[in-house]
Amino acid sequence: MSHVSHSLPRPVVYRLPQYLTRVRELRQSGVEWVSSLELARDLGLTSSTVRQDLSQLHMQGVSKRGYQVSRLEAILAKELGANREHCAVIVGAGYLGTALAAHGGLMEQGFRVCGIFDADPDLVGGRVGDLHTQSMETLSHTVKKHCAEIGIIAVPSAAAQQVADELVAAGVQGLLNLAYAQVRVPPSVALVDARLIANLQQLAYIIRNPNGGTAKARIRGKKEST
Amino acid sequence: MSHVSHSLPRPVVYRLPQYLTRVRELRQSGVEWVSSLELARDLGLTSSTVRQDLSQLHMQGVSKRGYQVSRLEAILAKELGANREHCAVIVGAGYLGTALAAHGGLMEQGFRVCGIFDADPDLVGGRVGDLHTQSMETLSHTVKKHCAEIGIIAVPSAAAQQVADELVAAGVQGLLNLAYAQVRVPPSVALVDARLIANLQQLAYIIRNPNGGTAKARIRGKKEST
DNA sequence: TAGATTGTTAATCGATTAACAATC
DNA sequence: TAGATTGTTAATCGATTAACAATC
Repeated sequence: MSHVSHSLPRPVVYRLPQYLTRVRELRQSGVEWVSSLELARDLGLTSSTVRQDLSQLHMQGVSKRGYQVSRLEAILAKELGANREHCAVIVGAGYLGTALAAHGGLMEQGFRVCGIFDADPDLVGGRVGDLHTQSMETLSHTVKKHCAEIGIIAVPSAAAQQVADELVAAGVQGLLNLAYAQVRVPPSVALVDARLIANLQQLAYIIRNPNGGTAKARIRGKKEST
Repeated sequence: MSHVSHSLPRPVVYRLPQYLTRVRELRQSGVEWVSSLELARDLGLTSSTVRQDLSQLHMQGVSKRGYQVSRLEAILAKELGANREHCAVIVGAGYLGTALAAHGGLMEQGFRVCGIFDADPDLVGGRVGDLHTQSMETLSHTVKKHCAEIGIIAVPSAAAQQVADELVAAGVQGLLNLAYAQVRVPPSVALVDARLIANLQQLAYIIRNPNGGTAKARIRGKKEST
């Protein structure tokens, strides 16, 4: 019944899925205990960071043995809500939107796509997996009917901000933005950017300027390597 | 001919595409000058951060007027390499891989997909845009022929690490990882994660724990709003 | 001129890392 | 027991913000 009282710092939240994927791998390969040092090596962190993070989750370890994999997985899954199902709508039935709707991985991790929408009348009615593309007029109704929490923006840059506004008006609580454009949302709405082209630009920059950024990046993979 | 001597801190690199998209919008709508305060408001930053960042790019402003939009755009584009063309290969010809290959936005921003690959023989030879899916055996040859700098991982989790290794072996200098799985690369190779499902998990966490994270996130959009 | 805005220094804030006593 | 590993405190590091003189 351990309960994390107050919300975790962003960098920790960012690492939670990393811990979870690794810990699942460990469990699947039959490993029962894992030390902070091992986790750190696997994820490119320091053992100190791992212990701090897990301590914030009230995950208790055992001297000389480390952390119990099954318990750690349970705590991480609970914290990330990986147990319950999340309902999402996708706006944009282009390549990216349909790819996501059809992506089996979403469902596997508890994200159910309960609607896909497009402003283009030619696309409306088209089949996407076991959904049909709906017109934007039906967005609000569908969000409410399914209590969709998450809106995914998969439209061209030019339309991104307007779609964000419509999703917010429809009542979703958080947005995943896949468009190149920056969008703004009211402070009450959560926003996570997965702006692929911006990511490519960052990557191109880092390639051209190696050794870049933080000391962390520079040293990555060298420290603590036993 | 201003030249940024040494590589910028990660957080700044992360903001560069944001500045660039906004500045392009401004130029397109005919705006000639923009102040640090305006940019800050548009992007949810403080004017102080904007001035610090632009100062690191050696972008000089003018008292009382701010920064010249056209000049700023040129400097940002140059710094991000948005002028030159970058060559990328995609591994994984599933929904996501083909969606990216067909995505016009990549080309628009200077990223040319010069090959798409899949381990599944049934997919090899299939048409994707104006490319044909190639077998993994041809990866290394294609990377070398086109001097591809970037490898995009668009395969299921289970295959992600191996694909990462193959891309590195083939000689790409940076990876964009779209798979849910964590991948590790040697320090000489750049890595940017766009792990969509992990992003959705983070989003779900933030939704359930509002006000979360950093003070910045909490205040976002409130400060400096005149 | 008066007022707005830059560029930069100094202060603050927060995250990461080091260090080490406690523990199994 | 001896040694490894946790949990936590303190130190370091780096990024953000505040403040303000310089400037147009």
